[in-house]
Amino acid sequence: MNKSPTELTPVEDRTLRAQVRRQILDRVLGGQFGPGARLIETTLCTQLQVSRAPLREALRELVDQGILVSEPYKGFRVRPVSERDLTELYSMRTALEKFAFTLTWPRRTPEALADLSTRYEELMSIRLSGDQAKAIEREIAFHGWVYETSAHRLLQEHWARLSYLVRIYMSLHHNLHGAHGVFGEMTTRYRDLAEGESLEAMLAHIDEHMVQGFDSVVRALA
Amino acid sequence: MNKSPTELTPVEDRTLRAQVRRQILDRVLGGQFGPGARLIETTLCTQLQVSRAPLREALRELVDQGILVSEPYKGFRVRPVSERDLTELYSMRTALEKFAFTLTWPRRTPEALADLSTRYEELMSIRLSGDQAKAIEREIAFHGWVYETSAHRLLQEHWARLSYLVRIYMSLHHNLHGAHGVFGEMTTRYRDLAEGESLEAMLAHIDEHMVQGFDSVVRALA
DNA sequence: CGCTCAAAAATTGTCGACAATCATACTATC
DNA sequence: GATAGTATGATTGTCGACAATTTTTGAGCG
Repeated sequence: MNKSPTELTPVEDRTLRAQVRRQILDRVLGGQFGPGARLIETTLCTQLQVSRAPLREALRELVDQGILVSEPYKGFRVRPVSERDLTELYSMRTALEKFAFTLTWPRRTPEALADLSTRYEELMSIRLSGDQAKAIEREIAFHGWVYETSAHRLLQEHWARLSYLVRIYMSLHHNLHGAHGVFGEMTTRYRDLAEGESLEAMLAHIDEHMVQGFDSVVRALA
Repeated sequence: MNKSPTELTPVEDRTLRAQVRRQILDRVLGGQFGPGARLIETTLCTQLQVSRAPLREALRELVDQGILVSEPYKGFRVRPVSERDLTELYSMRTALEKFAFTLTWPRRTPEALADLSTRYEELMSIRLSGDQAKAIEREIAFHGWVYETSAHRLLQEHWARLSYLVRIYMSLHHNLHGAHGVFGEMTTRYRDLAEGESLEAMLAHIDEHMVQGFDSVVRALA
């Protein structure tokens, strides 16, 4: 899946709207804009040096992605988070990821498995380095493997939405404590099972994996 | 769940944006704007008598809901549909609805089951009347019961997105043929199982139910 | 006829200003 | 002192015009 360095990649963020969206998204995922924080349009406009039209459209796109919420004449806020939200997020992830694995199971070509190993190695190496922002990205990329391999576009769309919420919780977790939600042994076992022969064992592990990740985050937020 | 007639309900569509969104949505779900159809902003503006700012924001909200797609400098289109999309939609529905039922199973109070019966009756009565637009709404409302009863807000959000696509396919199906995708006996069995004691039988039936609905729509579109 | 290129038209992206609404502080009245 | 009402400021909603990009048109040439 990774492109080689020399390969040309399409220019991204061609519109101001896209650039604005990226910057706001980075701030939210980075924790500068915490859950519930209100976003004042005029303030953002002066900071970003754009007019309100592209800004507002960018904010609406982020609402679509579940990052922000908006109310007429009240403005935009970063999506508030609660323990209930977290519970729902993890149970939803569990359901979707089990579905994804049943689809992916017969599609695990040698190339696909090599791709998974690459993501695993990249995740493990960055965890040692301490760059938390990158670590979160790779955590998402690691778990994204099964969705991409499933070749189910609609499922990928729904995972994309969930993954943003996961990012928010992870960065929140990190800003409160230094460490990570899921431990190395769990991740290793996840990969080993994904390469193995028993789909049932994999599905059972996902339940475990999620519960552990959930507990870890809840404990950190409490 | 239904409000009594005298009960006050919040004023809706306070902004032009909301009104525009509703009108476009109705046109898409009604089939006037078919899948893949391009939406020209200036044309819509003159028809709706609004400026482009609220129109564009409304369109972006519809993109968020999965009704439209957009590309920079290329504009908005109604989400194209293919047989693959339909396959994905039904498999996704199956996965989510099974998840929803496992959550709902211990929450089936007498009130909840009465609510389901009401929706069932309303669906059956409207099917005879021939009002197809309402029939689709009630079909969605009938299937929405399990999501609402699950008390899982995130799951409800994802169902909401899926339900719009289901509506599109149903109206497409109706515009090509007169009849409906799912037959009465299937719906009756669905309700009976939902009131019964075996969760496993319910889950198995969902697979069947979806496959039949899928086949029916595919055959109609082919 | 088919292709390349350039000009024109159509369409989307962005801007700055004004109108409508909400939030706050203050006054008046009981 | 508490409460209703009012004025003020802050913020979001909407508009019309202009800039940037894409699509269409058509002339020129092999």
